[in-house]
Amino acid sequence: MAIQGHESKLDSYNALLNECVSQGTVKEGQTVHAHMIKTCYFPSLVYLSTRLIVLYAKCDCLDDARKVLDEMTLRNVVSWTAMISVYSQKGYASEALNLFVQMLRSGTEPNEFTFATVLTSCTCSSGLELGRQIHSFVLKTSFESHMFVGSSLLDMYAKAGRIHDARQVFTCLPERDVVSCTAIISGYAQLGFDEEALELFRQLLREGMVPNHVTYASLLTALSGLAALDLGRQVHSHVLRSKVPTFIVLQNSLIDMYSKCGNLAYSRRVFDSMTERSVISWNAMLVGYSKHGMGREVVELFDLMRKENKEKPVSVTFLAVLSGCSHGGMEDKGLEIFYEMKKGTYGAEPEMVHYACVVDLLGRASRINEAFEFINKMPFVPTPAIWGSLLGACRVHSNFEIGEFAGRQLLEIEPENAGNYVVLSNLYASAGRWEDMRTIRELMKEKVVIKEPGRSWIEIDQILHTFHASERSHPRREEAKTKLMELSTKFKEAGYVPNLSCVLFDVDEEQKEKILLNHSEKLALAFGLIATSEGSPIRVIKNLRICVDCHNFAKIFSKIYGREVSLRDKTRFHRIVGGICSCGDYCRALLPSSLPFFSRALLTGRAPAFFSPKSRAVCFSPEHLLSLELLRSLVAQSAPFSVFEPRPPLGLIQPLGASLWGWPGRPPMGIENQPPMGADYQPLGASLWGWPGRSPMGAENQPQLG
DNA sequence: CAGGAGACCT
Repeated sequence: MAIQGHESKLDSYNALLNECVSQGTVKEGQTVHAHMIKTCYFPSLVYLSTRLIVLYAKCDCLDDARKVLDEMTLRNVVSWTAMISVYSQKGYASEALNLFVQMLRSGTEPNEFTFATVLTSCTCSSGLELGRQIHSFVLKTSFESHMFVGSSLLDMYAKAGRIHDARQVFTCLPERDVVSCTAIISGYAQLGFDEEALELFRQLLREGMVPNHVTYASLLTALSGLAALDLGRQVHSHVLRSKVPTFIVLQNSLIDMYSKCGNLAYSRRVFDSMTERSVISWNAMLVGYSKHGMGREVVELFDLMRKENKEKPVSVTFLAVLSGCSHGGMEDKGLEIFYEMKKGTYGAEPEMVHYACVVDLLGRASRINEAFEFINKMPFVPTPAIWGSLLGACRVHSNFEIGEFAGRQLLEIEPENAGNYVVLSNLYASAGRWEDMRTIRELMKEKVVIKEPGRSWIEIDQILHTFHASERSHPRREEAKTKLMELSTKFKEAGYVPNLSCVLFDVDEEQKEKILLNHSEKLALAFGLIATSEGSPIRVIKNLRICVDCHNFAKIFSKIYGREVSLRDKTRFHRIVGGICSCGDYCRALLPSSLPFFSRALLTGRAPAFFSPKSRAVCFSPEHLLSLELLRSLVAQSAPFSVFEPRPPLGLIQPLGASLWGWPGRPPMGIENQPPMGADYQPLGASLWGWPGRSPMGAENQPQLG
């Protein structure tokens, strides 16, 4: 009788706790907890205690949850794993890892649940090393083919930039589901391998993957990177017509996709149609306006956000607002918001990035001395971005003294960035200090590492045409080049003067001009002119920042041919109409816009290599296979790098033909929500699936692991 | 009783 009563009491506790967990009520949970303390010796009852841990975690009482674990007289894998999971989910990575170690020391063997959980905490700075150790451990326990463990593992590698290791784990999985497929697709997308992400999505779809809203969100990330509007609309259509419920995450990525494809009207439509919004929805919309240089809209939307008062602005919100004010000519408003922030009006402290925005804002407004003072009074050590911003402003507004100071700071802390040398040497040249200019150029040859080759693309009739300074693969490249020569002559007559200071190399002027004309966005523009009908707008996407010379070129182009030019570069949109650009001509970076693939070889006489900071990948050009030795030494020196085969030639990508879901380019919204397809809509769609006859994921393209 | 993927920003 007594025993039975005891058991039924435990059952009631269990039921009560379950109820509290599902309702998320701490108070009642605490009452149950207190009752348990009084009536039974529960710390030895593992599952009841574990329920308590979950309850407290759900109510954000992490310390209480931990206290329950610490006071347990008997613990098993489940209770340890529950607590580790609490820490990982709330973002306390080091606590999670410490607890994992503590668990091992206590002699408890981890199981597949533990591994799947703890690996999600290995994404911090020292995470890869730990993750590797855990991977070895996983191999010993032969959980590596477990789907959940495998997904965590591959995600861990992808987040550390080791996409090939991630791919290897994925390939070895005996079974796959949406989550593991999404993890690998999003791995590619997040590292900027957008075409690869797309190709993989398509391949997995053929193999029977049933995507869910997370998969589509990841796919949209890749499409945003490519500015593939038409495909983005296909995804939107598909989502609306299929039974995928509307998730905020997915709507947020739609807002972002439309804005990065140049179609803010659609972004706003999605934003307005949402019944519920998260901070990220607001951020995505604000960032969109900011990148398009629409300062007034940024401020208006920010005011609306504060009026609604549902979502608190966070760090990224202020980043968007401040840079929007800077790019959109609302300097005073930006400063006002920054100082309100400092006063604590919004409950968010300004961080380094916000200070950087203010420096940019002051520099843009020609308030150089003020910007310099601002930097000196900052509570942070200035970053390269801050000095770079100031140096750029000094170049534009010809302030030699402060510019030289900023430049010297930069060369010290960021010696591998070519742009710094170029801007500083230009500053010396404009002050007539030729000796200093030469010294800087010499210095550059020793230290510079070229980062990423430039490329530009333009979509015409659903075909994506890519131009690349050192690539010869586009079938109409010669035609485009001939047209470009013609434009150059014509524009010079109209007053265009090539800005030779945009060239890195120490060659004669004629050579410099040639190099400038080789910049990929000029080729894309020239091609746009011959391949589109008269008067239609031309949209070009560029993976780096546009240089001053190409910017001037595009302005004259728009004026002479009466074409609207929309150019998305690394940081923002330039909308050029009648020779006037929406950016207000503030090109503080006098960077060469398109560094040829082999420029490092030209500069240093050494093998060409670049690494992409985003993906931490080293890449080599196929024409220069002699670089293998250097490759090995680079890899040996720097553990966290992946080695890549170069991307396949992207000269011309064929259209999709029958599109993914069989409705090519159908309007993404139902008739009733259909925005007008009038003058504002120009398909930018890029049919990017695959390169003819070649899969980027083929075995021949897989690098050797280990 | 515990577990894997995701949107904004660098």
